[in-house]
Amino acid sequence: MRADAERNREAVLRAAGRLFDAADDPEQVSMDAIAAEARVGKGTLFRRFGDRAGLIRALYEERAERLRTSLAPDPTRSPLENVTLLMTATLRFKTENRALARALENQGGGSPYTNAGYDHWHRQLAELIAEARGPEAADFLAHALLAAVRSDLVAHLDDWPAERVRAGVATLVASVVGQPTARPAPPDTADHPQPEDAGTPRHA
Amino acid sequence: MRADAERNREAVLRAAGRLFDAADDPEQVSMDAIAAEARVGKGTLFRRFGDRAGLIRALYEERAERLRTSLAPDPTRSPLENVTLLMTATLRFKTENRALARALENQGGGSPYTNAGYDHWHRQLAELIAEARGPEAADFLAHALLAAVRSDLVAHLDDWPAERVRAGVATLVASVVGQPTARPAPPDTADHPQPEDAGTPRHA
DNA sequence: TCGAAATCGGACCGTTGGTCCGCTACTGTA
DNA sequence: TACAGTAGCGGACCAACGGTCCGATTTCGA
Repeated sequence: MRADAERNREAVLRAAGRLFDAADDPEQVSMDAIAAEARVGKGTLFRRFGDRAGLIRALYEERAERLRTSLAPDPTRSPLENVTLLMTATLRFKTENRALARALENQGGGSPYTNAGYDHWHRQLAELIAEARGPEAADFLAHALLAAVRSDLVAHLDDWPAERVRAGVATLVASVVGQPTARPAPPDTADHPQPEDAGTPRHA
Repeated sequence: MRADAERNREAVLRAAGRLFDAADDPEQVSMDAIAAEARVGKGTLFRRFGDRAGLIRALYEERAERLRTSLAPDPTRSPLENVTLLMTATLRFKTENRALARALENQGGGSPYTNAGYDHWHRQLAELIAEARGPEAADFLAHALLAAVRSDLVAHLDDWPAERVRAGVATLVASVVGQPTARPAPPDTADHPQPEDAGTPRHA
């Protein structure tokens, strides 16, 4: 990659980041505006990132990388704790990157579900859920958890105190993943044996 | 309202309905196309419905009305049953009106949450949830349940057998709203006495 | 230093949602 | 039934957007 190419790529990403962060509605941020902010021709944007969705994805991935690496499930913690950690971090990320996340989820080429990142989180959650309450509906429940922190919902709850949203997520997680104790849960899982009617396998 | 106006209004709604039903991606359905299909000038569309979002909303409301009236909570059933019924019906509705629902949720003027219909379902769910497990996080949990049947998620799970999705929703509902019995729950309500202690409501 | 190749940039294009206004045809009245 | 007043029509028109293209420019190995 030629030097000017790399330089421009960086300039574009930073410019886009600035504009999305400043915008309320991601649709306000046009490709022309990004090009102008980056002091670069529009052709450069499209050559590098393919299309609008590609640029958004690239920027999002860049920011989400830190998250992903810091959130590998910790085997010394219970599934409930791991899921809570993961969901809380995601919630925070979505809050801090509102416009960008909305751009990714609502336009990034149709659905949020075609993005590379989604599969990663979904798989991780599904595994933890399966570990906690059996594989029964783990796949769907993982989707449901992720849906509960979709960026436009988070945006919609903007006027709630942050703590209230966080508590809501925690309650949801507790309900779905393990036996409730609405708060962060003591490390021992043996606490509330799960109802055992047939058909619902459980962890050892 | 003049006769021709009413006639055209109807023609537009029917045309739009046909086109959305036939489309995979709602963005494929342009206002020009709707006008042409309805054999009406584009001006007529915008005069009657304001903008694209308005037309979509009008069409959606029309179709959702049947749902709404048929889904008043039945006081002889438990909250769990009522919520399950409501969610299952919503799921089915979203499946049958995929493109239209996606149009409403992803573009209808930003977020799904600004639409009149949303509040209705949310309030109803929140009430039932509060009844079943206390008011604690009922509001958020209602949002979460609705998020789990968002049209693009439903579309994403298109290749799952319908029954698997339905079962997933049922499991989610059971986890969130009451004490699990992963399946449709027996008709007697004595089963789930309501939490009466203030503060940290839990099932008995 | 030089030349080929990679990269750039902005004029350009097609499509879209939305507006405008001269014309049409309904409807209440006599 | 004829008429006038007006609500309503329709499609030419506009601005803005995502995306393309190609002549000009820059980079960099030799």
